[in-house]
Amino acid sequence: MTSILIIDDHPLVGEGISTMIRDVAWCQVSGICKSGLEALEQLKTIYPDIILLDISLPDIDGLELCEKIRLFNKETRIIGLTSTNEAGIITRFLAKGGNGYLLKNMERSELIEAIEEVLKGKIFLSKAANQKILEQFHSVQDALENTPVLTRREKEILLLLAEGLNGPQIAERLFLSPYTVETHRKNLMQKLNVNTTQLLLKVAKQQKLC
Amino acid sequence: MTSILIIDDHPLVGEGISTMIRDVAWCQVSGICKSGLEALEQLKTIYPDIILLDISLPDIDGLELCEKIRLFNKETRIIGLTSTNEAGIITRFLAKGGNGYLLKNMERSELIEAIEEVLKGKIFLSKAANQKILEQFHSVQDALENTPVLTRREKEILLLLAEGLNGPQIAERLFLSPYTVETHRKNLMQKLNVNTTQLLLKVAKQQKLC
DNA sequence: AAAAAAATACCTGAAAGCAGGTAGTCCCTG
DNA sequence: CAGGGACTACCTGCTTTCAGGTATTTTTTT
Repeated sequence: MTSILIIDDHPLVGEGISTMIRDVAWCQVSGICKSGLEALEQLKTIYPDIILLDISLPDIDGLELCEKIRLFNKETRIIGLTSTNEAGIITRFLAKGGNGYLLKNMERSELIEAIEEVLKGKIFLSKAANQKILEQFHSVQDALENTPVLTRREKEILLLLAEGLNGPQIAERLFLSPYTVETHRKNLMQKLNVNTTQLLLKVAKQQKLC
Repeated sequence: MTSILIIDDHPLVGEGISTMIRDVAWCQVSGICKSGLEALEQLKTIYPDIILLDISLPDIDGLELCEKIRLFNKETRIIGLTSTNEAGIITRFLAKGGNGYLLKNMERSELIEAIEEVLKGKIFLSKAANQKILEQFHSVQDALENTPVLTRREKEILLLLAEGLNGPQIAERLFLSPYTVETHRKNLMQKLNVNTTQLLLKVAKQQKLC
């Protein structure tokens, strides 16, 4: 019997998945956690065969949680769940030890297939996710090589930019020279390989850097 | 017997809601539609007591769909569903004839309560949505008075701005003079009451205008 | 202790954005 | 058919951003 742990703060999703696999004789939902912390607590005592993990939890980032689980549990297959479909996230999730990736608009059949495949040791990507990766294959280096490492200050400034502040305003807020802010922004733009602040913010959001 | 129609493209949500109300003797799910068009088609022949409507459908905007349904059906209670929680959307949804508003992270009890309340003719707002409205009460005029009515061209330009294009690039794309694009942007900024393009995009996203 | 990385600051010239106008054309509705 | 809204286009003056540097001081890492 295959046991499944669901980690998702939406009761709806928990119910939905439970229902989808209710008629599958060889597996059962062994638990539903509504937060990352709850999941980490539970996983001290139980060892599910499969974890269905919502990437966007309220308390912990899904990528981080996946990494943490892998610290003490190498066996369980972890399948990521999200509503959006970003190649950057997918590749990073797999890099953190994920075994598969499903979009929340999946069909029942896709869920079952995903479970079967990861149990066999394969990586399962939902059709849509797969396509996205192929589409963006030319920019996979952006998602992996680049993995743009931002410094503390850069993240800080990126955040303020995302809030809608402009250079001089940020300078005032952080007690810096406008020139300095400019320099940081230039470095950010270079790291993310864009040439306007707006694209910077767009790409940053896509890659969940802010 | 209360009949419920679910309009949501996520099978997961359909399954979840069905399960949540399976044990409620006095109501039943009479159908699940995965697109706005499918729903409009179905609603020619059936008259559910309640519609649970996902605000973010793939084909039609939820607000628009609600409005369209109200053109020929004044009786059915329509409850909006979203994952995000934006006061602007909520008030506009109610203005279009919606009877209530639920977040997708609702509990089963909240769903049942919502159905009961709207059947009594009341407006039901999920707790979280309610709080959001109270929090943002000082800016309700932004959400109602403003209800910024954008023209076709303005929406078009807003979209391109959101894609990261700048003025001249948009001008080239749309075969317009850069001056014209500037004018439209200025009007957009005035309508949304901001003074930089970045804030324009931020506010527009908040209010789901793009 | 030396090297590398990060943070700070400055400069110039070109490009784009912003604030404040004006004004003609087209199209729809009363 | 008059008026209003939408769309188009232009102008000036000012601010900000962008691209291309250089350079000093901290901090961190080796």
